[in-house]
Amino acid sequence: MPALEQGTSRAASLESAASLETVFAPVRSLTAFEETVDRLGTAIRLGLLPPGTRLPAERELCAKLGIARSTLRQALIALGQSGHLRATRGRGGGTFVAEELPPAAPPPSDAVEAWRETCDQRMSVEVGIAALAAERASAEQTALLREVVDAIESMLEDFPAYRQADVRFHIGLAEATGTPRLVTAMTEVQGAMTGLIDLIAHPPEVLASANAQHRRILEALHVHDEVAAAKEMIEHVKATEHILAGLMPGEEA
Amino acid sequence: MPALEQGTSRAASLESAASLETVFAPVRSLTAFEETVDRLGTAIRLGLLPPGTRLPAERELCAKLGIARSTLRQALIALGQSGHLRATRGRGGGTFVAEELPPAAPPPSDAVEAWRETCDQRMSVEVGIAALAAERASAEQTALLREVVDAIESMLEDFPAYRQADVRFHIGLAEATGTPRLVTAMTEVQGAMTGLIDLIAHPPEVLASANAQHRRILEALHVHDEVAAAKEMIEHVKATEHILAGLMPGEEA
DNA sequence: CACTAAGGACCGACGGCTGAGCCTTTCGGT
DNA sequence: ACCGAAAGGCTCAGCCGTCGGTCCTTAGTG
Repeated sequence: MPALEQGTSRAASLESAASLETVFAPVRSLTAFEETVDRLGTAIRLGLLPPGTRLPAERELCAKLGIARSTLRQALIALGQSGHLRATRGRGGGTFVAEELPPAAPPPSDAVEAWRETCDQRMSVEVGIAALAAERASAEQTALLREVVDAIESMLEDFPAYRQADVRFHIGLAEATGTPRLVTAMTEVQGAMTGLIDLIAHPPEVLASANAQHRRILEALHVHDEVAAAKEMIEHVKATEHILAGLMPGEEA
Repeated sequence: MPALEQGTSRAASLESAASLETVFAPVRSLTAFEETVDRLGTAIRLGLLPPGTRLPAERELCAKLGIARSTLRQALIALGQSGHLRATRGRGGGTFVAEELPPAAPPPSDAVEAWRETCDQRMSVEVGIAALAAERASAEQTALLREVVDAIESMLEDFPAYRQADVRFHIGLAEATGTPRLVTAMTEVQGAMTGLIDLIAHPPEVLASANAQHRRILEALHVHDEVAAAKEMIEHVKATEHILAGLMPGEEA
């Protein structure tokens, strides 16, 4: 019994059942509370909000986020209990990112199972962003990214520091496009990748090679060569994918 | 008075205020009802669900979508009132996509204002997908896409038909990656673009030129050349962007 | 004519989110 | 030493969307 019937056979050869599965896929939207925990937690874990950073006051932040203060507090309390935030009361107090972040929790097994999808999503986001960044990056932005790449050179032995600067580089590319939406997309994708990347070993040689790719991407930005930027980014993403492929469980069922 | 204070100045040169704005941007998640209307409405308008298509029975569909039947019905009723769906009762009845779709509603002015962001999002999604598709497309998938491109050749005078086949091509690329998430992303981005594309004129020469780009992308899939696919897709997206640029209001404030 | 598969309608319960008010702590200034 | 401002901490009533049942109506099929 077919789940769906075409009224006529028009354009039948152009239709595909695959895309219909996605049309009828579950719609599950996160609650405001969950989304807030997610956003702030990811920003902290990615180093976008470094330890010691003071968050805006609750009354101010809930306005920016467009949620009620009670809801925001639920999220802040959750992040406090998980060790990401500390709060101090009284005048001059506030909510601060913890100096000692909790160890990264291992990602849920279903997220690990879907690692290839996550890599695909990364490919889909990063390559286009690299092209746009190459088209638009200002001299200042390029210079800033060069500083990041240079700084990474001295972090090849310290993976957490490397990874944080790596995230800065990729988010910096998104910022160079001038489109906030893309910064958000990049942040999400980097957050999703972090859990996977943390699972595997990172010898300095691998990090050095990755940073060499960063440098080639940067070079493409410098001369505003979109195709070259895309090409190098494809290589960069595939490199990560290949490394993961060696250490992950078999393909998804 | 700074909204946010760094505890120390560590890594200050790597920090950027731009990305923080996105961290604290509003979190507004759609309700299940809204998201359902959106999903089904977009699928219908894009031609993914052609006129006359019978949707799965309500009791079945709400299970697939992971929502209650009452919620689904709200969405179906809304789409019925807007003329996208018709329902017939009794055994053998069901909910069908209307044979005569309502005229496309003009997009809200704020969506038009943000047209450049939408194009950027498209670039970000499409280029990576083109690269992945080039890596993975099977011979069957390539052949299917070729049929679409060939069929488009005879639609250069009929814009609605052209646009529908165009959407099939781009979604077909996403399907060729084998990652459902990317099909969803592509569907969303095509839905967002449709409103903009409808605003402007489309002489056959422009459509022919666009389809020539389709053909070059296809050629890259055929020989599994990811970089070429990305390159041609960049051109393709930029072409649309340039056409829009001529007819849109000035840059965003 | 009975059965069945479909849409159509209703309602009570629940949970998340809102908005507002009030308390407590701490610092700066007078 | 006091007061006021600025912050987090707490509570509660109410709204709205969602759930998940139950029952009705319609219309083909055997």
